[in-house]
Amino acid sequence: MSPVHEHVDDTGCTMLHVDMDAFYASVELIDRPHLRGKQVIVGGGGNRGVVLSATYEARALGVHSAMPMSRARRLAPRATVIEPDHRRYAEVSRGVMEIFRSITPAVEPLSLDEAFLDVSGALRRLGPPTRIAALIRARVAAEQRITCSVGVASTKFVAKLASSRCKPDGLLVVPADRTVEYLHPLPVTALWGVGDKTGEQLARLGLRTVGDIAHTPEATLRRALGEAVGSHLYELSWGRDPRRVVPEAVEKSIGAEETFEVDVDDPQVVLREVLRLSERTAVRLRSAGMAGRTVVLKIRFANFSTITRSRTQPDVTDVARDIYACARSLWEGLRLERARIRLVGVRVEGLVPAEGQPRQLLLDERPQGWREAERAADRASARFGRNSVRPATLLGPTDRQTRSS
DNA sequence: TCTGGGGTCCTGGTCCAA
DNA sequence: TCTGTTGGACCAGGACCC
Repeated sequence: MSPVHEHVDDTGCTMLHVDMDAFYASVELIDRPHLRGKQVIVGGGGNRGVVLSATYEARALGVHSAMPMSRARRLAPRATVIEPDHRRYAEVSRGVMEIFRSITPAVEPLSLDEAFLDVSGALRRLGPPTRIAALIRARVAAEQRITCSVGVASTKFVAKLASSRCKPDGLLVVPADRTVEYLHPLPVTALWGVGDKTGEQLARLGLRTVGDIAHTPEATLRRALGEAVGSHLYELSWGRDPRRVVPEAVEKSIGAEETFEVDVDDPQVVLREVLRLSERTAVRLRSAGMAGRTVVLKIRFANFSTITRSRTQPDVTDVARDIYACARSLWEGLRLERARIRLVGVRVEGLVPAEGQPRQLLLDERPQGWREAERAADRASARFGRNSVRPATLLGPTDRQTRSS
């Protein structure tokens, strides 16, 4: 099936998946046109970063996202390396999503750089799905100066698969009545939800293609992979995916985590980071208007093994002081004596809208308490910049000098 | 080679109450 | 009163996605 389809039957193919090509790298090239056609890698600095995005010229040398930067630099020693600028990516993403929403209100963003669109309500106004897909590609290129690839199909999963297989700058329609024919020769890793581990398990069962999965009894798949995954993959292998576009997805958790530049074994350093991450999480909860009951502490050790500890509290919170107190207590419960720690994370789950939630005041808590203090800090940060208000324990020596002088 | 940070979902275990 | 069952809440870990 060729990636260009001028005269295919797109009847019933109202699901579009739009995916920006090498999004972060492409955004960087908007402001640096002299780098077009060159090897460019966007990735975290420090000695422990990974590749976030790379131009196709760098990808040709084997560089791909999530690859350690050290390895990427070895593969592409002449590549230009750029520190990520998430605000800029969010800005371009907003522009792209606005284009999508001008086509149809049924837009479900999956991340900054991709979204599902159900265009069934736009057919009469804009024409068949293929024409709408072409219109989107033209508008994104003209208005945002980046390219995207669009998959057109009858289900979410097949549309997503199609967009991934016509990159970069492509358009692929998988006609509804040719879905199975299209899917079955593909490798099992093409299925949404099959990563390294599941791929290995399937290989042990002798299953290499989507067709192999389709012709395996569903009960066998469920026994081998678990009820949910087994059924899910079986259904996908026959092109069945009933999921609709959900425009307003509600967040289920908000958190922050940080990898240390070098592994840390000093509990005071770890707790300081836990405090900083609690602050970050609380700020983001408040800006989302959410509060949560369950606090999760995540620890990754030097050998990359990871543990989590969580506690569900009687009341919801969006206050850094509460989150930190809970995370600190979870940390103390671990009794880690000089363990070498690579990463810590703090996350709040069980989210509900913050307003209108009854809160039980603690015995020593005044009605106008920490929540109001932290909200005031939010307002100061909005006015004077991030970090203009921070707990004293998070101030470095230079901060203290600057602020006391 | 040496693995970020933001998430979601699933599974299996434990505890508790009906 | 004791025992077994069931189901929900919670917890921890793993796999996966971008």
